Amino acid sequence: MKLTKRLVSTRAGARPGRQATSDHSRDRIFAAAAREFAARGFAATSVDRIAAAARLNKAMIYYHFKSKAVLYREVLRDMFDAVGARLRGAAASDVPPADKIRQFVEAFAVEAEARPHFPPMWFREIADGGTHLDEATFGSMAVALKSITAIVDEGVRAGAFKPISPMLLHAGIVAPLLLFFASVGLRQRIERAGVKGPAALKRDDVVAHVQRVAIGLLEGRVV
Amino acid sequence: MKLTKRLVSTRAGARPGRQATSDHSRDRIFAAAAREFAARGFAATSVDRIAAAARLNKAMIYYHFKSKAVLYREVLRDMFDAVGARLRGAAASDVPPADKIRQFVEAFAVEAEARPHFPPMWFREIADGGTHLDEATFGSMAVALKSITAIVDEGVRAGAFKPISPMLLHAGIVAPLLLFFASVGLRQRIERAGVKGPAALKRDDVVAHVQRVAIGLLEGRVV
DNA sequence: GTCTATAAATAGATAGAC
DNA sequence: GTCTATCTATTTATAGAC
Repeated sequence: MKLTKRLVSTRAGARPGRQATSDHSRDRIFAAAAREFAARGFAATSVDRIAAAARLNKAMIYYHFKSKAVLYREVLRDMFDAVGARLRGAAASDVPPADKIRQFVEAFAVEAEARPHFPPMWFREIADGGTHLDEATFGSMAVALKSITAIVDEGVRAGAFKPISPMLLHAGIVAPLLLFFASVGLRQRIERAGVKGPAALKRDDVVAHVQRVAIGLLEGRVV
Repeated sequence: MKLTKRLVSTRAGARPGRQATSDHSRDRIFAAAAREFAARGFAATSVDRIAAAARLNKAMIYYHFKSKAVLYREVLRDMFDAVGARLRGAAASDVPPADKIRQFVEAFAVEAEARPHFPPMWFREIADGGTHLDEATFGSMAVALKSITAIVDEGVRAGAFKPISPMLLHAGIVAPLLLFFASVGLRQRIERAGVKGPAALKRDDVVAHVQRVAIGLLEGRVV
């Protein structure tokens, strides 16, 4: 569990000169918090529960983080930074626009697998209406939209794409991916309740499908 | 604020012979609870807050509902029942398969507008992995998928549709719609933070876009 | 760095007057 | 039906020993 811990912790006022053992317990807390916050949400997750999941006691959490709210925001920021960086990378790579779209979709999936807490936490923040987010985080959250807009513009200038709405394209890409990754647990439960289909859905099929729809749209085959 | 209250309340053990005034306060509580649960989630919403939003006191909530959890489940059930009924209606109407798809998308949007708490609450339940839902609710939640499957099958038999995966089609329809309606507040905030686009997205454009993509897919124009 | 014990605040639920 | 006051459990956060 590597994450962008070091980057985040220096930024959020952690102790720079601490030992390896501390880092270890800090990592365990961070990882446990990400899992629990994703599964239950901020309010429903008690500090005691995070401590138990990290196989530590509550006091250790307050030793590493100022408060539950700060811990939550650090998990959020790590996530938005990492996702933003990867998506930006896909949009900035040196390939034709259509391949950039494909890379964007793949990058989103890769990130959702590296940080399984990301899709559910993103869902929760959307439902919250961004009430607890600062302006900087809005910027990180908007990277997906900006990257897609840049790719569309480039493709249109090159004559490869029709000028479709970046917002609609964004919704058609990001929403199905978020839903697929955020709903792993629910789909298994629904399948166990007797509904055929949900649990069998495969990651690669979803990625390929979203890529095809996006390209089809951009190349004017859907209309 | 009508909702399917009567249907729900009889089912969940309310008092059948109560007066009009009671119905009124019960309705206010139900509506306030739906708003607050949608905006903050179950754990973050205190009973006091619901009472204040309903302009009543806490004791009145326990007069009408056995517990906070029961109140939450009634809001959920009302929502799943209503959405399920409307989607089933779209799938069962007497029009060609392609129009059924269009009606399905429109019905989803109409329901999201009649019950603005539905998209955010659905998002939260997905993130929760359906941990607090019973098997009956899984069934209601799966109505969307079943309806889409039925429409696809009918279209394929009639030779109008390609046999594409109902799960992928479902994701491509439901996910963008849920995201659009659940993100009203967030999109306004992001726009105010300086990102152009999110707040200007129009309901009719989203509906039309999702309809076109779905039909394009089913008629084999995307590939 | 890590722990146990505890203070202080909050929130779900009920009692009982009107 | 509606209210105020309160009981009780939970939870955030800290104190202080090791």
